[in-house]
Amino acid sequence: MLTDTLNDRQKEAVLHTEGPLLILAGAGSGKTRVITHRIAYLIENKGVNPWNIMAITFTNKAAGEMRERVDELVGYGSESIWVATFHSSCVRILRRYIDRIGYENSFTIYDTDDQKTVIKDICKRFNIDTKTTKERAVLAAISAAKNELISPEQYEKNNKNDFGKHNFIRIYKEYQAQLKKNNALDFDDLLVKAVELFEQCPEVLEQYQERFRYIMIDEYQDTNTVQFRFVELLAERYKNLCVVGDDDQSIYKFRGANIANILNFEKVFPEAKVIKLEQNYRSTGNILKAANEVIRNNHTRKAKALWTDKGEGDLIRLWEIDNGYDEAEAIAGDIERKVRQGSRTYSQCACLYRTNAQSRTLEEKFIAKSIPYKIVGGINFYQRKEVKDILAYLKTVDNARDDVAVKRIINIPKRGIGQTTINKVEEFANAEGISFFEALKRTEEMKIASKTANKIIDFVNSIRVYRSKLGEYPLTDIFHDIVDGTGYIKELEAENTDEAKARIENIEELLSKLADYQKQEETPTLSGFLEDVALVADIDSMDQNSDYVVLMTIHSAKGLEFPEVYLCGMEDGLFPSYMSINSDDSTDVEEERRLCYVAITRAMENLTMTYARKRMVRGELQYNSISRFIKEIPPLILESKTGVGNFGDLQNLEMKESDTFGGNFFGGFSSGRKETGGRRFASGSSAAKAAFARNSYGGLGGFGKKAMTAGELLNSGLVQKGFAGGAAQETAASQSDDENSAADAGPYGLGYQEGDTVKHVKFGAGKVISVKDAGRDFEVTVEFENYGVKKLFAMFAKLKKV
DNA sequence: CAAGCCATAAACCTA
DNA sequence: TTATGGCTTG
Repeated sequence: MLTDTLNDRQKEAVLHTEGPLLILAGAGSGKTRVITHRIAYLIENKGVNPWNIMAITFTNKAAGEMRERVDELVGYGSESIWVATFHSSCVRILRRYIDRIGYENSFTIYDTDDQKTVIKDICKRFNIDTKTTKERAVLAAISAAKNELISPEQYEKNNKNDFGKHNFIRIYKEYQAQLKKNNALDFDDLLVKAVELFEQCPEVLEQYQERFRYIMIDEYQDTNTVQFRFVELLAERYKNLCVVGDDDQSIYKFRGANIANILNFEKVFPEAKVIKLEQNYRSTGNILKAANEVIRNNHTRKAKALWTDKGEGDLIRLWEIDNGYDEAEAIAGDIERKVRQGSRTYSQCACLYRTNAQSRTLEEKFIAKSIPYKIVGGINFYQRKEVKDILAYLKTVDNARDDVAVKRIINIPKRGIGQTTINKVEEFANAEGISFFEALKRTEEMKIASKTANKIIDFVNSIRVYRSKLGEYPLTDIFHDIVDGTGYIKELEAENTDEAKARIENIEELLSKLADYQKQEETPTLSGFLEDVALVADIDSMDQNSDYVVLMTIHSAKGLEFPEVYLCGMEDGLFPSYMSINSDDSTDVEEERRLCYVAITRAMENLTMTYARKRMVRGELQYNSISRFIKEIPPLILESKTGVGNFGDLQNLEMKESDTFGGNFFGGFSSGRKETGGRRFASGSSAAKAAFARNSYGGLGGFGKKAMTAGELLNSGLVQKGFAGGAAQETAASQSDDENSAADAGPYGLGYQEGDTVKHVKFGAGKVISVKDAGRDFEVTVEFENYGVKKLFAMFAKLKKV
């Protein structure tokens, strides 16, 4: 029998096929099994035609996994089940019927670049300065409006008195008109126009209602308003709508997710049946108890309580630690010991934190102890563009002998010094045998236009000004001078996007590091600081070893599970964040609490929570109190330790091995690690070219991932390998030529070579005339049948061998 | 007005 | 990496 392997609640959910059904699936309660079994049951036992079943997920990946599992379980006819994401469903529908609402069915879909082009064009026509009105901010506002089904006209009405939004209103209107004119839809339009189609053409809606008699939605707590409307319309007729989700795991409010969709399900569908899946197959009793006790403090939620028949398990460890460094030290030390004792492998351990910037101290300790680690869904701290930029400034101020650093920042932020000028300066420097920066000081001796020369003089002078403070003022003052004086922070603030905010946070984290250094050293110097940083920044942290600890934000961890979880930074102000504590909206703290719930329920066997009495934030020492969430956990299931770190018993063993601790926090550095630094890209650069990926920065991933073990995570491609995207380009630039070319002897990874016939998306078929290694990319010359000879870059022109 | 130089786009299909 | 448009300046 199909349902034999299910528990009673799960069985009930599978058997309830008619009418609206809300399955509240707690963390680790086996919801994917329920969805797939329910589909199988509909077909095999209820005689439902697979053609009449629709299953919606958020990501293509989730859809693919669902498809796979359904295919396994359902025999004949499984291929005619509609398993798709919201967006792909809408595309399919619109391709058939969008002509009914005034578009052509051959509409094109605009990506972010296309969107930006349109916005840029509009700003130009409207004489709107794109320095103050950033395209990205406009796009974000338009996207937010569309997610809430707010038309340009409605948007205007809503914001009539808000002068700050005046430009947004004009642009949104014109943008939408432009898209229409171009017969184009952006990503959000796919949903919006599908809803519009259904609302304006009852006969089309009816047809799809007839087809999709049984609808299932996964991760329902993540749906936004327009997605909800889409589903509501489709299910209106037969009302066989089954939504699966967990209101307690709704953590994407900032991206438009509307928790009301799941909370008010029974209001919209009064006859709805609600089934709670509360048996958890992942965690021990104590972990579940902690999760339950925390989440029950939320008022806007559906009451439920996870349970397990696994037994209580170990107590939850709670460490009070003196400061952020000791926190990282304690966690790294604990993992090190467990692995040495053989009770854990690295990959069974995960460190979770609230903000990306917190990864820095952890990384440093992991490197110091030679513990292999990977950052998931982000880039290593010292590889981030903004961190490298500021460090380059500091290096330049310090001695300006590092030509790479000077060249990096000479035009950052943009000050009108371009490649031509840089080439000239470089030539001059080589001829004179002086450094790049020394050459900059002698602009008058080069043939450089006076306009550009003035900009160079300005730049050199500003560096001089920063430098003049060395020794006189605290290093942190100079740091502030740089980020303020160059306008670096200002530029990011103007961007006003989540990404820009994260970048600012990282710069503040670097400032904290500097402040900490300044405090610890008797005679702090900029050179000394940069040396300290170099020890951790330039190290080869990419172990070929596949066994590593993962570090990630809690958002990234959703859907994953680990035997050993460390949850750090459990302090009011950090988690929950200041923003949420001070917010007028009391549900902001509730969202943080849900985040805490997600974090706790990632742990299978052991959970350790840590908080620091003091912590360097934005260069200032903060004394935060213990997180309110911890106070919500019964002390009975906690095993508390105070003073972990310097004097705690946990560290005693480690301390005896090294008496340098306290003065020098890189005390445990092993010399063996240094040797690996040079071969960083030996196997990487070609792979990096082939694996070029855009926008790899700072993604808060975690859309509808199924529970994955560490091993699966490894193979899933979610783990940052350190070579993707911008990071690879930046770091490759600082490598010597011979190192690159040695690994790039042939264009392997391209899949074609000279003489092959290839196909291009736009230009069609052509013959490869030559393949040249052009530094970071391959330059491919192709003779196209209809477009003539073209030189293309392998990274961009995804050529395929025919 | 022409020369010189800077800034940017090129491709995929983010959920 | 390169072609192109746009901006600045002599």
